[in-house]
Amino acid sequence: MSEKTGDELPRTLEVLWGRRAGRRTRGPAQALSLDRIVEAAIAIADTDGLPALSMARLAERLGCATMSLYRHVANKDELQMFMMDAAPGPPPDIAPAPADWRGELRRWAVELVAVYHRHPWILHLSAAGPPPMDPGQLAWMDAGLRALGGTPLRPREKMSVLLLVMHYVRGDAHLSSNDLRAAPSPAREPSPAYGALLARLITPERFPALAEILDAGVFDERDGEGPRTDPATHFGFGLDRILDGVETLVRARAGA
Amino acid sequence: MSEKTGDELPRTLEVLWGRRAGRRTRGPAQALSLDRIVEAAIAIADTDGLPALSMARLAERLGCATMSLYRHVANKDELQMFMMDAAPGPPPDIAPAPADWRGELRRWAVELVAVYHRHPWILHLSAAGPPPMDPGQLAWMDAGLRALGGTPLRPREKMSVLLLVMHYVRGDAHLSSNDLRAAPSPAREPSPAYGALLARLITPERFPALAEILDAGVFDERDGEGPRTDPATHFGFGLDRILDGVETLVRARAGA
DNA sequence: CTTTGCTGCGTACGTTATACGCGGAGCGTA
DNA sequence: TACGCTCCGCGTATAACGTACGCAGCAAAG
Repeated sequence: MSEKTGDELPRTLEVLWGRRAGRRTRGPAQALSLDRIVEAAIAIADTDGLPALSMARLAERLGCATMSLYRHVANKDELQMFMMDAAPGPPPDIAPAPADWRGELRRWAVELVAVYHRHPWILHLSAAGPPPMDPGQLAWMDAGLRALGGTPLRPREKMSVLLLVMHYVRGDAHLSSNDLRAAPSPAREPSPAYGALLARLITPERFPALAEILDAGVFDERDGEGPRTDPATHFGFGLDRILDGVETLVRARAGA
Repeated sequence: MSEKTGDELPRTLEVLWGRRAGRRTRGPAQALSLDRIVEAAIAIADTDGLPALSMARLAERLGCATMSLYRHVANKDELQMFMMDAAPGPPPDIAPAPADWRGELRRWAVELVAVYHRHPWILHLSAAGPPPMDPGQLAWMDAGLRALGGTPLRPREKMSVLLLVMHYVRGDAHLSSNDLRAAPSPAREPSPAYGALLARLITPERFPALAEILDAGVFDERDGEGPRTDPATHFGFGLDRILDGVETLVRARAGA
């Protein structure tokens, strides 16, 4: 409709990247705006969980009719892409090629896990959709890559390292968001503390290694209360292992 | 109803762990069985994707009425837990304390990624539910922990290392399952190869680090065709970084 | 034989996303 | 000033979904 240049972007991306802004002059002033819709949707997902986010509930919260939303959003999938773009906020400021790449990458990871902690639903959404193509998430990737800017790694390796850290952050955030609270789960049991349940199911004959872990009380610990920067937490420990492995390669490259 | 010992397990877990087997004597021989249901559900999710798995479709495939399923399965969530228990199959055989912990852990990771490749829907399901409590998934965790059995790591550290590897495997499997095929996505565009799309959106001024990666052609590569054991793939590279980091700690512990 | 408990299943309901089309509001132009 | 075009908000309707409820029949227990 708009342009027939042959290589038109999907509508969603055009909106996401700002080409599509103001050109509504004809009709009545719009009472709804895309920003208000996305903001409200994020608020619902934050407080009541992702399953509670329906178009009807969203409209109710905004004081409009359900179908009014579809004037600003093509469908629910598109709305969710907008949510994922807006929710993370700006990434930490990282210099293009910092001397302390390890410290900067660590800082980036810690702030990213905080994002997932604030908006756990991002994990569920990005688990279902295509790889990120919105400026919000790409800005985070760019910041993470900047931390590696000064290292002698090849571009492909930088990307692999960043994905490695991202995967770990996401995995840990997912686990801890399910551990600490039984929030977004409808009609879940009072949850007798994972470890206690496992203790009643696992027999040393069948799962010897797990039984050993359980006996050591690993699952009883209430991890995640202290700051996640702490290397003593599960998260900090794993992150340091990753950084150690990357540092090994960086040093080998720098020495050669 | 059955037992009032005070500490009764959730029904789902009782079925999952085998306590609940045969005690149907009264009625007619059951034409449906839990195993058949779960098997058919897995088949649907494998071929047509998770969104295509509805109770109605499942019943149609089994040649029974929709509501008949509920005689064997409490609800859809429970069915999905059964699916996640059955789909992975048995983990690789790993000795209790292998000398080559690194090789064994690597083998475990490679086989696990193959599981996720075969059943991509496991990623979506486990992203929504509680931490795994079924014997199927716990057997995998036990096998992974066995690989670390001979190392001087503390129990808590073993668990952290295993989670680290699991998170990475899941993350990579998720990415590659979305990359290679546009399968479970309804009405997705022909997908002009992620990298090509990014190239039209990313400007070096706004995303300098990403632009550099893109210029290097990192996203153009058709990764994932070769065997995932290959250290040259994204997956193999990241996995080796992890193992390097763990090895650093193992050596430090052994030397001290 | 009667009773009891389990099977499969038909019906019905509430919730979901969303296709379609109407009425009205305001700006551009005549 | 008046017309018309365009865009907004919304009411209605539909198809698919998960599943609560209760009935009919069959087989073993009494």
